[in-house]
Amino acid sequence: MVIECRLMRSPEELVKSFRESGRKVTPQREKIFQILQGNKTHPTAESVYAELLREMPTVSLKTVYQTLHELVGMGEISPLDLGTGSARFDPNQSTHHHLVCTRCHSVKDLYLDIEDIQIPGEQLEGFDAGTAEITFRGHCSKCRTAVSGQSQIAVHQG
Amino acid sequence: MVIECRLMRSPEELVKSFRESGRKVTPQREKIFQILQGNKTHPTAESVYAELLREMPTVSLKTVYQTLHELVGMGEISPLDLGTGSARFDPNQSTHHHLVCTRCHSVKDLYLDIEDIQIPGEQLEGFDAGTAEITFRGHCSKCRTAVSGQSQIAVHQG
DNA sequence: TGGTAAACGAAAATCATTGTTTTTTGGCCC
DNA sequence: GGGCCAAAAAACAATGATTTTCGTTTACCA
Ligand SMILES: [Mn+2]
Ligand SMILES: [Mn+2]
Ligand SMILES: [Zn+2]
Ligand SMILES: [Zn+2]
Repeated sequence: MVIECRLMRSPEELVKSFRESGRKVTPQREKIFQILQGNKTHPTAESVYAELLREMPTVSLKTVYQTLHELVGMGEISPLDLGTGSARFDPNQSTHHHLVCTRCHSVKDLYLDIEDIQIPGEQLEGFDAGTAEITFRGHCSKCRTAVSGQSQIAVHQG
Repeated sequence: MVIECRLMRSPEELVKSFRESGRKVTPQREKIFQILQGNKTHPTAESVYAELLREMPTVSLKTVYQTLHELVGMGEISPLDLGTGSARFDPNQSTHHHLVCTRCHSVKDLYLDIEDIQIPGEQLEGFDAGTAEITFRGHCSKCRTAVSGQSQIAVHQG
């Protein structure tokens, strides 16, 4: 299976790209680029905001949403609705799917080789299926331990 | 391919089941059962409410949410988050997937024979994948017509 | 036919997200 | 470096979906 890896560009490249497209580069935006770079946690706007607040105590949540939307518009990150309450943002632009823990809401990337999901034509009825997202729901290893041994003291492996 | 068909029980059976489990049966609830029976539109709480209002002008949206949650808890309907804004509820309890129109937000059931989606073990890392949901996004036949012929007068096939 | 827990309706609260308004600032010209 | 101006930030009000609160009504079992 060949996986083509397509990630959000580096903060430096994004700075360049923002300037080139007439967008302005602010310290807030640069810091958001850094928070997102290589981030595999599928953060929400709120969690990006929380991290940003540690260095910029006056930043507003609106600024975070605005920058995330810019990045989505530029194709640098993808918005995800995994049914965990708030929207999540994924700097991993490779074709991939997700494992969602129904207990702790953690999200893990999953690479599947399935160009071969065939929709029976008679069910399509003219529907033009562009993309297929597969979401697996279950329990992550931490939560599996916790659930099976609920009466015990929960010991989570780091 | 063998599809096992599992639908929400009939209003009469639900009345019985509610009583048996100590829940009370009210006219509001009975009407909600009827609205859901055989409903393939994947309604939102709001759309159930709208239909209910036509016969019970004083009913409250709270009552609708409460009853829908009861039914979810009893395994009679499934909550769906398809990224269309609000939660949807599905009385079709058969294993199935969905086609979602990104333009008009209509949702169509899709029966796929894929017990064979194999998650490569090395990616699982202890994750216990219970269910797999596949969501196809694209344009329904109506919207395909509308999109491709935007400058024309839209002619929707019924 | 009561008594009582459950359900109801109305309205306020909450959560995620977006809009509006005012102030500040980045990028550019001199 | 100083000035300009549109874009962005901040502050905060508003929205839509859902939940909570609370006083009133009702289903249903004795
Ligand atoms: Mn991902
Ligand atoms: Mn369905
Ligand atoms: Zn977990
Ligand atoms: Zn459509």
